[in-house]
Amino acid sequence: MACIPKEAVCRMTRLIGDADKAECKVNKLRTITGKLDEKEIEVEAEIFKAMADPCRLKILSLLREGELCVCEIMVGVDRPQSSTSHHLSILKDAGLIKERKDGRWSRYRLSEGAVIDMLNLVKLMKETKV
Amino acid sequence: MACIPKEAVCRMTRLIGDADKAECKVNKLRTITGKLDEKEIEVEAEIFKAMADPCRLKILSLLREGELCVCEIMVGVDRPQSSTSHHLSILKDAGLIKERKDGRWSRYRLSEGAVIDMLNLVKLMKETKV
DNA sequence: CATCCATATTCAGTTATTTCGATATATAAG
DNA sequence: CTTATATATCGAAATAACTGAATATGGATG
Repeated sequence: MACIPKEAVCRMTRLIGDADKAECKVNKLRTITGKLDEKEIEVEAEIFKAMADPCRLKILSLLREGELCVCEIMVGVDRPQSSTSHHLSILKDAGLIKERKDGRWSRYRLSEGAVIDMLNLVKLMKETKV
Repeated sequence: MACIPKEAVCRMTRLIGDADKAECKVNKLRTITGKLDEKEIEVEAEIFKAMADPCRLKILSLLREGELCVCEIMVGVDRPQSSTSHHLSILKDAGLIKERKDGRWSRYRLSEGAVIDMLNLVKLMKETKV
């Protein structure tokens, strides 16, 4: 775990009043984040990042209807081919969609698993947002 | 709905063979994305964007333990005050956390609702990612 | 009202992302 | 082997996001 800077303990002491309790509090906070694996958090951030773009959300909506090739998707989202292809590779790298090569076509579909749950959840969050 | 460019129909015709079927297919694809409200998609993207940063994911993990003030959070994530404050405002704007002013302190907590579900879901997706 | 302190905001520098045209790759067909 | 087509990749410009120091704000306290 990273070392705990004196300044943090100092600040926490002002806040709490008691130096021992302050150090204890700092330790507790650092324990929570210390337990988190940096690599795993990066992967989670990558998944959210992949979904954090309007064009990519539209692509995911299209794919809810079933498997589509790139040129169908580019027509669906009304973007040029290179741009569409780029977004698809981001979604694929994040594990949200799967590719199937079929002659000169690349056909994409949603990954099995929680992608759809995720899309439904965010709709819910959007609606309950104050 | 946006007009359907001839080029798209043309491309689809090459793909399908039949011009009428092609136009029908283009229409179908455009209908899916056409039904999506641009503003709503932006909001969904904003929510995902707020979660798409390692530091903010750590903050959300900290807040799972309960309400914390900014200086506790900055100690927890080991970031300077301005940076921590900035991340908190992004999370707040996206509706993921709530603020409670308490004298000179600002105390933050997770919003009620689907935030925790979302964090659990992404862990699941990470694990099933090939 | 002067001071202290927690937090927010501003600013400038850096880095990451998005976009789209141009080019490359690869498969199919003639 | 040449041509056409579907997709991927490259490159450069524009935009957006992150970072941390400095400054501003605003409540609490003397």
